[in-house]
Amino acid sequence: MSSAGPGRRRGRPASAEKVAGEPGTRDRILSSARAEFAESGYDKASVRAIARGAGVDSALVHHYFGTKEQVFVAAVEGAFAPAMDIPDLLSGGREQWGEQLAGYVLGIWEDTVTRDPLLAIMRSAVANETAAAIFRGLIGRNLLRRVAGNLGAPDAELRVELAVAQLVGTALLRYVIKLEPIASVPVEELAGRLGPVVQRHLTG
Amino acid sequence: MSSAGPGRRRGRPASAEKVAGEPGTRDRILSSARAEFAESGYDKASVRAIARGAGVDSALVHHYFGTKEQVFVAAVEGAFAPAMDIPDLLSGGREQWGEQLAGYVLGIWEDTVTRDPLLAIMRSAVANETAAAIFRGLIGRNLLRRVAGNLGAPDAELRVELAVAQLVGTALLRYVIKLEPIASVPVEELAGRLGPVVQRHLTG
DNA sequence: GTCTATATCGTGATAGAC
DNA sequence: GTCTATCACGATATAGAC
Repeated sequence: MSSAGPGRRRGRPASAEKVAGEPGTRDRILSSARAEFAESGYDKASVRAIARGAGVDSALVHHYFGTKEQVFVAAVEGAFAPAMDIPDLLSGGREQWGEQLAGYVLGIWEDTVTRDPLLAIMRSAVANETAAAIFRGLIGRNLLRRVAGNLGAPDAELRVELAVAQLVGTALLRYVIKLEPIASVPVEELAGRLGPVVQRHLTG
Repeated sequence: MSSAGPGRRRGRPASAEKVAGEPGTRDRILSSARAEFAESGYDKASVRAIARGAGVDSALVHHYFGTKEQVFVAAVEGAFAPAMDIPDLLSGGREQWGEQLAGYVLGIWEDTVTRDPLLAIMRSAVANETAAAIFRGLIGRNLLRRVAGNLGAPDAELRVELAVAQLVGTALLRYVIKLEPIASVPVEELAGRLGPVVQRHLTG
């Protein structure tokens, strides 16, 4: 998981100490990888296509990240650190948690920036155990621990997961399967209907 | 989609009119295909592995069904005709529809016979458009038309799909992602919690 | 840093022997 | 009916030139 770390590294950061020149190529690869994994899922997405999308050779992708799995981890899991690290989830009163949680999840799905990593996880986790583990880790760290901890009930974790099931299922039908009419209904309409249901799961 | 149909076919069914001897080989292939598609999803599952599971050669699989996609359709979509064709869905009163629908969906997921085709569809529909179309067709034909028709509300379809989202999301976390504790909780516990929520979606 | 070339493997599908 | 042999292709990954 650690990237480099050459042990001893002190003093003035020289202009080219080890690997200096990366004029955005690495980021372009990561961006292309996110798009590919989002569209095709882990197994179907190819390193060649990722490289093509970044305008480089496939060997260069391996040069930067190693295996395809490491590309996936770098591209997808890394993108969640900022997205999931929201400070004020469940800031309001207890009776607003449902509305807040539903609105937050729908929000990151509607945002075109955070949608790609979510699609990538979703499309990959169902057929690839590594991606499934990442998925479990994301929900565990970001929702179970944080939300269930505030509930203070013996069945808190199950409550949160049933709420997550509603939200993930909605995202699946709307953004992945594209089932009508749920795929086209305004997000405010969805939020209005899901808020109370999530609330019921959490505190009902 | 039609299988054979040699036009004129009358009189006594001769012992070997066209293709007579299929001593279960075809069924063994279908069974193996269901298992493979359930475990790996459409893209990851290979015709060779399906053939191996049936104890035959991969060429024979093509001989029977044609393309891999036709194997998938035959193995998965066909298995839903009996499973989905239940006669008494929504037989009780309006206030029991939630409980009935939740119990029915959880039931076919718990049944080890019907679970494999469901897993196959689930694992395949998220990354493969053909499988997604089958998934949409299944929900559309078996749930939207039948359940929404009984609701008699202008937003009936959206109501049903939100209920389906809850149930599909639960199945995803429990049977595919295997997220704890929802993966291990008794099914009766789940049914008790999901029934009222589904009811709320439908008639709330 | 970036790419060329290649090794190695697995895939879906088909032709044709038996 | 079932299998052998093979084609054509794309995959991941690596070695090494520049």
